[in-house]
Amino acid sequence: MARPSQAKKREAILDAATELFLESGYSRVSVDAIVAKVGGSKRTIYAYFGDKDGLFSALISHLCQKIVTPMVSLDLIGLAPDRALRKMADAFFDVLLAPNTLELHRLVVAESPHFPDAGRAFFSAAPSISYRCLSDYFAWAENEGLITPGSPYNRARLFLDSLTGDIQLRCLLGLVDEPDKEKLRALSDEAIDIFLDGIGYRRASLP
Amino acid sequence: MARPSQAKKREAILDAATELFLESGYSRVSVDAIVAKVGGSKRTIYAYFGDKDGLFSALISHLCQKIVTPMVSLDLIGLAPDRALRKMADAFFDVLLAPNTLELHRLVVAESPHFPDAGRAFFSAAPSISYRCLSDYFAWAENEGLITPGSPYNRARLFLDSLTGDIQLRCLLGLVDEPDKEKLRALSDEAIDIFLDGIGYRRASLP
DNA sequence: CCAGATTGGTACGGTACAGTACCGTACCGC
DNA sequence: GCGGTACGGTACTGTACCGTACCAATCTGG
Repeated sequence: MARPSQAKKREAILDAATELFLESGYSRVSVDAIVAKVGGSKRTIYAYFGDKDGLFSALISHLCQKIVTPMVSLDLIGLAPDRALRKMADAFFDVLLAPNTLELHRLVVAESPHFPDAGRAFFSAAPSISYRCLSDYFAWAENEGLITPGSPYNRARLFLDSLTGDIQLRCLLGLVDEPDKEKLRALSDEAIDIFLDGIGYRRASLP
Repeated sequence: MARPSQAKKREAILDAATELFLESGYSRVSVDAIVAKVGGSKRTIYAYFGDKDGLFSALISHLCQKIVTPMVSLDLIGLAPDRALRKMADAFFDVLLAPNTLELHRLVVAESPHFPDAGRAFFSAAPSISYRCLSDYFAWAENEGLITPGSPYNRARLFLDSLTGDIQLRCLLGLVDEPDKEKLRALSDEAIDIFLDGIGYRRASLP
């Protein structure tokens, strides 16, 4: 039934549309522009996705799955809290501030009133996975007696959110071209210090 | 030169356009729709604002000034750290999660690539003022010996960002209709507890 | 009360876009 | 090799929209 070219064509359409939508937003990209980029004809796009909305929805869920892949393989269990938070912060920044993530974020936030499913898909992908990963770690660490008792999920939220707000917003608004690696490091160092004190962990020696 | 009706007309146009843009976004609102809402003719709008872009830009800076007014009068100096953070958290949530703020946020984030000035105006208004307010307090508190030394601005960012991320994003994405006051209270309580430990303040007695 | 400017209402020009129709062509299973 | 299906290319329809033009009504300052 499925010709080998079908899946590839569908993918090619999604890729081209993704690039355009991420760059310019939903309303500013015409179906003609997508056709001009991917080649072929409008007929094909409408055959695969029904209409422009359908293409957009398919594209968003496709992207949401794709962007968080570096996050799902992260395993913190067994690490000391300072090491775990450091590793988490680094991985988190890598995903959070990647150009594709920022553009997807902007796109989903902008269109979520008209595409509620896109909002749901994005949230369960982007922040939710990170929260859960760190939350699992905190549950383990608390069980090991490394940190004081407290809601693991709330702590994960607090920690990751404290890394997110300012720098992410400035990137989203185009006020920062390329985030300075050193400043990110300084920011996460401070967040880790405060947070470790707050959850009752004293690091053994020098970091 | 200025007829008394001129300023009022301008304001009325801005108000009507604001409501429509906040609700549906820039591209989905036509100038005709604004005219239909405010009355009058397109001629008037183009006389005042030049074109649709000009109207949008004027509207954004107008809104940015308006939204943060509850924040500028906040004075924390003299309070104990736990009280100050509590007061700050309450005022911050009130502004951050107000429907108008969320819609403005969504709008500015969406359009910032095409309206860089809007991004700048929003950032200097919305988060920047709160950061500075809390930062000033931390500087004072450190000087009074109430908390351990540390960069006041970074601490302000960390604390406010830890309150922001998750709940704000869920509201932006339409996953939460009305934020639950009790849950907000619980969230800020936990953030305050952790943060007070992290900056070396032990509260005197019961909160 | 009056000249002059501003506004309201409507219509219009030009353009861009979503979605469809049509036709020729290349590729598929058989 | 052959019939059927999907694809590429282009043209087309209907619509929506930005910005302007025109004219009558209204208001302003003197």
